[in-house]
Amino acid sequence: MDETNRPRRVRADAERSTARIMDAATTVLAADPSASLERIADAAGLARATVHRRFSSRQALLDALVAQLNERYLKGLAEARVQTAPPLVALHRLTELIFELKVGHRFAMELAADPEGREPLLEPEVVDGLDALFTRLHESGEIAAADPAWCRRLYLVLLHEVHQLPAAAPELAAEAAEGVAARVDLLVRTLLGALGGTPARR
Amino acid sequence: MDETNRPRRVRADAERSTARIMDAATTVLAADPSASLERIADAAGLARATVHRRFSSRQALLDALVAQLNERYLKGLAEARVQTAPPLVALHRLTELIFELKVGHRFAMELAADPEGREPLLEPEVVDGLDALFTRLHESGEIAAADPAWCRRLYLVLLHEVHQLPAAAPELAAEAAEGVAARVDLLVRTLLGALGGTPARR
DNA sequence: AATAACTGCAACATACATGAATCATTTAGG
DNA sequence: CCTAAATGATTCATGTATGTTGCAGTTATT
Repeated sequence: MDETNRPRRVRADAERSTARIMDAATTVLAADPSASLERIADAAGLARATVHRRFSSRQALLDALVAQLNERYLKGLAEARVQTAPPLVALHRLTELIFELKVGHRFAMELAADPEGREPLLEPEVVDGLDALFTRLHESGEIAAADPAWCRRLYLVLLHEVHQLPAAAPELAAEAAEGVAARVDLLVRTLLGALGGTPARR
Repeated sequence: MDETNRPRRVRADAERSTARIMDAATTVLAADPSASLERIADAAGLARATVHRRFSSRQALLDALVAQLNERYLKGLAEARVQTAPPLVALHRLTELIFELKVGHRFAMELAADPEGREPLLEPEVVDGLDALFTRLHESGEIAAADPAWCRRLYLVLLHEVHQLPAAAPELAAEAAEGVAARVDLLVRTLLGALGGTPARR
């Protein structure tokens, strides 16, 4: 936030490497949560040593990924106007933003935390934002479920499932929209149905 | 199947150990899919060497767990009369049976397969049984979703989520039933809603 | 009671992931 | 163009998981 005008400090090169490593890690760890740093380095097209230079330890890399995830969720929550927009609209927008960011949910949700450390690893602010959204959905009668925690879990799970759905899946083809929009529609419809919302439908 | 009358062959002792190892593995691996064999052995109250005597390799243990999982699903499908009973009744029964068996879904669903080997690791017979159930649910108008694969994924995910739900969760307390029955009711209601079923219920 | 199987304990070998360090080479930026 | 930073390649150290083996003691089965 304050090193923008210190030319001889962090080379643009390095930042690109960092980004490439994190991207590769997101992809590789999503497929295999116990993948070695070497495989991540390969996927990033870099040497393993470089990974260690950018991230002092494996845990540091995981922490960075979690931080990035939280950042993106937080940004999505803000842009979707979760607190002020009509809750259904906010849900749509939030979902769309998250999909477009290609967030690698799964790995982070389960792995980065210590084996013992229960509870996700979403920052309290993110959790609060999501809870606010579901509380508003409940109060406006869009869903019957009153427990924000249950809604949250279901939402995150559905994000993962719909994200993983192959583009050719029948369920997506049945949607009126296409591409990301089809996934968003499917997710919202499924979520509302699961939480006891109105059948709605076309 | 043919060694029942060969007294000096497999001691009853050993079979108990095998069962204890598999039980412990199910528990431990559910909490941490990359847990070492030593931790599993400890949880089973046995020495690590014993684990190696019963299972020639870690992979062999995982395979055995997967086989056991498939066995139990298959048994559940048969007992629930998935092919003949009214589909809603079959769904209830199947869900109840699976919950009571305390199946450790998650570990198996994701871990035991090779990092590359996509697709779950349910036997085709199990998949067929589940698909038949969902097809019948669709044909009888209970659900709107027509894609059995999508139904299956949602069902398995919900099994996991509802299974993990703490007993004190508000969502469970809101159910009319109690204990396992409450979980079954919640799961069925949520699943039907998610798949576009009738709102039913109050 | 005798035999064979099972177990715990310990030592050992192997493989792999992690992390630090060095050095030569390339590359970004003033 | 010149300097400092970044990278790749290599080596080394360490820790841990895996798998094997031998032996002594225990337990099941006949």
